[in-house]
Amino acid sequence: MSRPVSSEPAESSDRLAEQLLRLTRRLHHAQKAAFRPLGLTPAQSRLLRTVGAHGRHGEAPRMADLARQLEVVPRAVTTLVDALEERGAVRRAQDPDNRRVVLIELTDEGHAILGRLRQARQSAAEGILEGLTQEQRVQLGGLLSTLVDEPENGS
Amino acid sequence: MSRPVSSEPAESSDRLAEQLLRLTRRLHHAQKAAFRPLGLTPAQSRLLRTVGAHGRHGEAPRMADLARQLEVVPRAVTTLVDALEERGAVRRAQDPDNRRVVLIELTDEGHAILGRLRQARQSAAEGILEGLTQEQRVQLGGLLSTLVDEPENGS
DNA sequence: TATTGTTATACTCTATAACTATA
DNA sequence: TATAGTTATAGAGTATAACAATA
Repeated sequence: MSRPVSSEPAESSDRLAEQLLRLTRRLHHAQKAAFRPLGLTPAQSRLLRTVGAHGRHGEAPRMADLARQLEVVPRAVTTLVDALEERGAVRRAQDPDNRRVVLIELTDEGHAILGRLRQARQSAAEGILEGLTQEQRVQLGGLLSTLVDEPENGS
Repeated sequence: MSRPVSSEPAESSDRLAEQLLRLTRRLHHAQKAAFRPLGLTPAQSRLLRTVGAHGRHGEAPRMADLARQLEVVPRAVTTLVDALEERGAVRRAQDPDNRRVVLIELTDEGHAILGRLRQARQSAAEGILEGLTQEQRVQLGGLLSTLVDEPENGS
């Protein structure tokens, strides 16, 4: 019942899962080290980057927007924003149209951090991907995109 | 400095990192739900599976072996083995040749759990990979293998 | 002295549940 | 009632540091 040959789809999926886990654990290690000088944890950096992405489109995101985009519960965002606010990278602002809503705005400090953060993020990512050629990275990106990226329009 | 066009390698690596993180987070969710009926967490399941793999080669692994294979510090293995021992899946045994060494042996219960675990693992993995064709999975496995698998021999 | 695993401790990340304040 | 975010709490996962036992 435990055949040495294992070419069934299920078995290979399971192996893929282990490989994904390993790779992501290494990424986390690399990010932890790369972000420490900036005073940020990986999850905080991820949130800050998302806030920055919103900023480029002109609008400050709400807590709920961030939770949805990061695929975490709103409660998790509260903790991260608390930390980033204490770090001076973001500030909470009220939405004049709806007083329940909390908008997350990037501070000047946050903007400065984002610049340095980009390099740190990229060097951490490079660290774990250095075994792949450029072509292989594109291939990997395409496969992952199929799995995790949301379709463009939601009509 | 913030160009909309982003085809540099670094930028794409960073995107890959985010995609990996997302996928692994979803995997973790799926595994948590799939393993709960067995009374195991994802990390415990991963350890148990590694112990089982050793068993097929006839030898019980040491704590240090498991730490190395899982890419965690030995202290982390202690916690996981404690839980698996309480669950009745493994037992600690002494190495007669070296009294410092703790060998981890699979119990009968552990063996039974492993069988059910395999199905749970595979269905969790299937859940996050269902968007890929068989060919794409093989492709993905090859790319990940390049990144995380150790070379066969270490002469 | 070096190795093996542990006790002690702490932090990151994330979750569920109950609550407050709006709408 | 439904929504937005919070306080309160908990658990999983992993880490560092100091230590005991053994080699």
